[in-house]
Amino acid sequence: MLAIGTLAKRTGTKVQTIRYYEQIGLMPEPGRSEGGQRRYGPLELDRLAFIRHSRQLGFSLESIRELLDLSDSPERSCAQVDAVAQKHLHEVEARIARLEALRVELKRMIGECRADRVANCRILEVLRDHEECLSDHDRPGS
Amino acid sequence: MLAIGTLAKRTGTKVQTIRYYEQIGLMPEPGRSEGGQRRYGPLELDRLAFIRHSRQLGFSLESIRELLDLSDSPERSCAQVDAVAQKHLHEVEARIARLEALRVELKRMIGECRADRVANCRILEVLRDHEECLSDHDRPGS
DNA sequence: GCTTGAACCTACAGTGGCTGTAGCTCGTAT
DNA sequence: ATACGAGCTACAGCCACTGTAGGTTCAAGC
Repeated sequence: MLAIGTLAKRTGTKVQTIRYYEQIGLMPEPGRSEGGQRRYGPLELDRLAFIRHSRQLGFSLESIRELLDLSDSPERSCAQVDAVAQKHLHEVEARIARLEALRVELKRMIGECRADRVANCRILEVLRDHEECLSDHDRPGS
Repeated sequence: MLAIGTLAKRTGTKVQTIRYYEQIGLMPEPGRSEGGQRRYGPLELDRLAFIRHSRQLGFSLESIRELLDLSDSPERSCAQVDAVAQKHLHEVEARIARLEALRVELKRMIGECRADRVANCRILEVLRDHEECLSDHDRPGS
């Protein structure tokens, strides 16, 4: 039986985070010592490891909840598991695309500035003036 | 003189967001109509446009505050402006790198799964078992 | 001038995923 | 017996908003 601090160290989690997971129902309420301290077994260790690993892969706690539920019914088709993972992959790809566009525009903006004083700084000019921006968020017809 | 809703439309901002910016001191307290409603002039319009445009480029409100302060002293060197923008660019690049690594691992995981039932699902196996993961398990997150 | 209803007002709660703090109690080594 | 690290609960704070409730003001149409 592990104390919460030991479980935390084993899984690379903070103690407060484990209690938070319990609070939102992602981790079960564990047994307690006589004095009221949480005590964990191997099942809880596995579950927390699953959660942390999924978090490292960027899954939301909501998705992780779903994956945990699915893994409790081994006879079901794994299409749903696949769907959750695919959806997440698409979201990651969308975020990459957005950040890439951002990166290009930032680089362009920074590269254009040859001024030495704020009064002529290209960076501030670009930020001030929407027309100088390549993105078309509020141009007519976009 | 513009009402808050008009300002919101002009800048692509939500009304609540404008009030939020005022609350945290990013936008000044504007004049009021006789009945107590906010009324904005062209200066405020420009300032909000600057803020929104900077947000679109991913700058934090803290950085935007700094940029706004800097742009108020036109005689100063624009090195600091440059530094703020460079720092942000590096952060964006770091996030892209992390997401790219994530994408690769997700793809690999999804691509490996040939099972049809949850019991044999590779995706869940990878999530369960740290050893199958290429990434270091306890580096700082996000 | 009066009525309507959209737009405005304040104040506060909620989002996600934790993190930190205050002020206690518990467990264990010496 | 005592010290002290580790645990406990309860709550506030982070970022950048977003949404809600319940009331007031403004402008257009009659």
